[in-house]
Amino acid sequence: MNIGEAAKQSGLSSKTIRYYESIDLIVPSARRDNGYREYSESKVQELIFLRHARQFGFALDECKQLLALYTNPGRQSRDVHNLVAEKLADIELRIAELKNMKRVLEEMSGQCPNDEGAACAILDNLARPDEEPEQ
Amino acid sequence: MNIGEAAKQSGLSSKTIRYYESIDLIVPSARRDNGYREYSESKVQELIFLRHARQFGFALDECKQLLALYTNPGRQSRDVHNLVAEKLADIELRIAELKNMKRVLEEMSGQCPNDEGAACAILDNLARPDEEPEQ
DNA sequence: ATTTGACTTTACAGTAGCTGTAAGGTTTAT
DNA sequence: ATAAACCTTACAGCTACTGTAAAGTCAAAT
Repeated sequence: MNIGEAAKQSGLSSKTIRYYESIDLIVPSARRDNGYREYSESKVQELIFLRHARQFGFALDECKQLLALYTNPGRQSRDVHNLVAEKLADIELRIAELKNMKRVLEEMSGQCPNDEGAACAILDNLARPDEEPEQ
Repeated sequence: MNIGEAAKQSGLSSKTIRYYESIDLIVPSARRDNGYREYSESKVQELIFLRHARQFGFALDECKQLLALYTNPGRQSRDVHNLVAEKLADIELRIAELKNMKRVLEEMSGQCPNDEGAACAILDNLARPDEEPEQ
């Protein structure tokens, strides 16, 4: 199938598929005489694989590693598990950071009059230097 | 003070400060005869303001809006409050997305043998097409 | 046979928010 | 005098794409 159909079936855009090829992530099964890219069913599966991995927050070089494991029958599931464990740690860290941002923003937000006046605790807080931890 | 000292006091790098200037976010108080940038205390406060706004997840154009409010005595605290409310909504959405990613990844992770064998539920799941919602 | 439209190709630029590097000028300390 | 530590500009590179342009190809309608 052509790239358009592969895009449709994989959920990636044609542009993204070409981009992935340009960074040596995935090549088409073949090229036709007219230069068109040709994708097999199994290549489409790999494209789907990549889309899913991206959706789970894996960076492209991590996706490359995962895909290499996927296509390698001699892989060890341990290696996959490890990559996922690292990603889970990432995600947990990001959640914690976001929760902290949320907490502080909400606190500041509650102190803001939220009216037509100029006084605003949010702006005051943003301009305030960090207090140094005294030692 | 020179850019190096302003960087030190604000917690931003000199490079970042120059970058912010290049995108018309904040200009130095003056230029010396030798071409060196000169920063006043109040400019440093604005730099700190920007660093904090960035830390709370505001994009640079949002930082620009916030800084404009900060430096405008005729502002209304309502406008600041609104910007923060939008950002809080953003943050909550991102937390929800991350939590969902975490939940599914953990589920897949639990199904992976995590051993020297090739069978791996994680890879199987990543390669599986999305099930279409039947109608 | 031709023309239209929907594909496909490549190449280059732009996005966000910086960071790195190069090549040079200035100031300060020894 | 010279070396180290500043400062300047300009350009490239990073991630993960998306947009645009110019051109070639293919299938269907006229």
